[in-house]
Amino acid sequence: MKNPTLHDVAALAGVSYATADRVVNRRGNVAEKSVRKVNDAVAQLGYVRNIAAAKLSKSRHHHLAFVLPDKSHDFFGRMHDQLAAAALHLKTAGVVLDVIEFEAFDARALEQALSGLIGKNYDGVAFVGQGLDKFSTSLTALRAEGTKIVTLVSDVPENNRDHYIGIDNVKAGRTAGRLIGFSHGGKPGHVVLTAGSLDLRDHSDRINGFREVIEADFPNIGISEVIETKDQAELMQQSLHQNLSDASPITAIYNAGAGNEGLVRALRERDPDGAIFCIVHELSTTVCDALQDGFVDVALDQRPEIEMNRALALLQAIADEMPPPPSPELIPAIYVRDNLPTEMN
Amino acid sequence: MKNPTLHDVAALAGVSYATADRVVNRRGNVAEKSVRKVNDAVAQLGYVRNIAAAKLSKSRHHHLAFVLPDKSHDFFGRMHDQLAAAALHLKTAGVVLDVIEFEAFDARALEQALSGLIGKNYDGVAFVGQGLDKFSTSLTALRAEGTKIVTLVSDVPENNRDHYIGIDNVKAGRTAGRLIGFSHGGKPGHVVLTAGSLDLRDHSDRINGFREVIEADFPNIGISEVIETKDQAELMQQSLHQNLSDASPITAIYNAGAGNEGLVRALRERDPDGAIFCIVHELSTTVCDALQDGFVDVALDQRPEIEMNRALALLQAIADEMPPPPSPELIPAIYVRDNLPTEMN
DNA sequence: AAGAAAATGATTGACGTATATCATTTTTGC
DNA sequence: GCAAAAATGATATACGTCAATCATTTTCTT
Repeated sequence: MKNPTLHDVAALAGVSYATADRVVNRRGNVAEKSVRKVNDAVAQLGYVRNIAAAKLSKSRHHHLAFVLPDKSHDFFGRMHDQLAAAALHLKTAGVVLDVIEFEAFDARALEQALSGLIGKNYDGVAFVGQGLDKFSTSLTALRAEGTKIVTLVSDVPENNRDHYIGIDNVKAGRTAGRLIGFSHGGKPGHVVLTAGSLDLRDHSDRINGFREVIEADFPNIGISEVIETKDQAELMQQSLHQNLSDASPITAIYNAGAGNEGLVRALRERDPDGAIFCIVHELSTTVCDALQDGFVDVALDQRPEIEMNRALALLQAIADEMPPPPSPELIPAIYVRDNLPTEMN
Repeated sequence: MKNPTLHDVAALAGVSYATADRVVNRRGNVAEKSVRKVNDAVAQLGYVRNIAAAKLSKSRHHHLAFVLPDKSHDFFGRMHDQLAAAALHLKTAGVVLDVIEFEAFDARALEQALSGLIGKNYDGVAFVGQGLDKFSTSLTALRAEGTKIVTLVSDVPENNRDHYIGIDNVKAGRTAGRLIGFSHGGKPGHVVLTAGSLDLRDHSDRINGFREVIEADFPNIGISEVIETKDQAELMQQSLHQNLSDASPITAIYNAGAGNEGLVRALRERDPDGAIFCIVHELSTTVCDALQDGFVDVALDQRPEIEMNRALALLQAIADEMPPPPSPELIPAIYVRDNLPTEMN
């Protein structure tokens, strides 16, 4: 019933504990024959090392860093909150977690924050890859030290990180397109598209996915040029005010960016009966209220809490030299006014 | 940098290790004064016991059982698969997991399976509470032994279990209602409602939620009587064939139950151009295909994989005498044809 | 076959907690 | 103030792995 130990393996293989240890921990200087004997014994017994014992022995404090944008947005605030909530569990698991903030949307600040981690011998670093599209020397240096890199929410080129944890933004955009298509019930319409910046990979992916679906399956729905708002409320509000007063009847809005305060304000003024079908990203309190009041109809949400949990579990597994835990694909939650989380009421 | 040990606590409190141990492990026979000193030291140092060491010391193999319906449905199959995927991680964590199957939808079989666990000293048991609405003696006996009980997917009365892991089915039904409402774009319509059985709590909750929304916010959409299909393909197919040939123009279908094979077959014959807006539960391969072919428009999915992970993490935490890990609320995934998981293609 | 190199065996001490034993001190009741 | 009871201290072992040391054996080289 109890799991076999390395002693059991050694005994079965007919070698000493030391040799078994040399094999399973790849210390080298072992004859081919012994390697085979040990591996056979491992397979036969189904030996897996006892992580608790390994951790204890190494008295290893996994050292992780999360580099996150400051709480300028509700969304980033939720990330910070989730880390705080996990603090106790991390501590008992012997994980030391440093959280470093940088100014949101500032790729230079991010690069600087990352460079500050070099030489500190972190086991793993997770960060929001916002805008860090280009080659990053800090990242390369960190990886050269053996630090594992996980990107969150917004990816960097694949060859510069170990894992990406976030949604597929093309899919998200396609989903938004499908829902807006549905909402027209076969009738023609015209959609206003907004985004923070098309230079941000996640925003542009969403826009592209959205366009694909509308153009392919809902040909009688028109699409406006994308309004870039830098995720700033004022800019968004002004742009929309202009658009919504046009003669052309707007039937829907899709904001592929974050920051919906300006959008909601504009809608509350210009669309008081909520006739326009509106889809946005990320469930802030603003959006929650707007959903309940009928100004926003659907919110796609990344659920950063889950992403943080995933990142933590993944980095711990890697540090333990375990395969990543089985994790079903992340897809954005789709909120309407009827399935809002009870915590947010 | 490194975490304080119980020795550190004892030293700071000015008591022996033995006394500190007596306090933190509640062994009793300690003077009030010492208790206070130790607790103060714990607080001051932020001591939390090292779980790895504790586990090792106790050489404790958490003993868990999952009692699941057999793989009669895709949905239950996914549950089994996820447990299999987690096997390695469980093993390294010293968790012994027994999976017991019972005949799906048979409350007696479930009760019997549960009674078989009595006296085996399980730390935790998770099961699909299907139909086990009434007072269950096995459950009471298990809990009396100290076994922690988690219900999955379908709950039992609150006072008979420790946790429920599953979605809020009223919310799910409301969400379906909202989406069907959206899909009519203001036009009138008529919805056919189906369910496995209104005696199943989850099915009836969904129907109720659905009704609430349609009646409140979409008064010009009519709702049929609920067709009960016992989740059997034949019955579903026949009933629908009848309904879909009626003179009254059906605009939408909501199946609150599981088992969509019959539904999809009927639609493929009677609604070849996919004009009817159709929402179902659980993403089987049948549903996946139907989404891609346009016969089904939306699938609400519980993501049993995530539920299994949650259940495992929760039961382990409880067995370690830890608070439950921070877990964002479970809400059903909403699939359209554009955000299907890549694994299922 | 001798010497060098490689492989193996035997053993040990951490790591931090749980748990137990036994001796000693302090407190309590009367 | 004395005996009984309660509390405390001191100490030891086990848990399984990791990492190290040192002695010994086997294999290779020429």
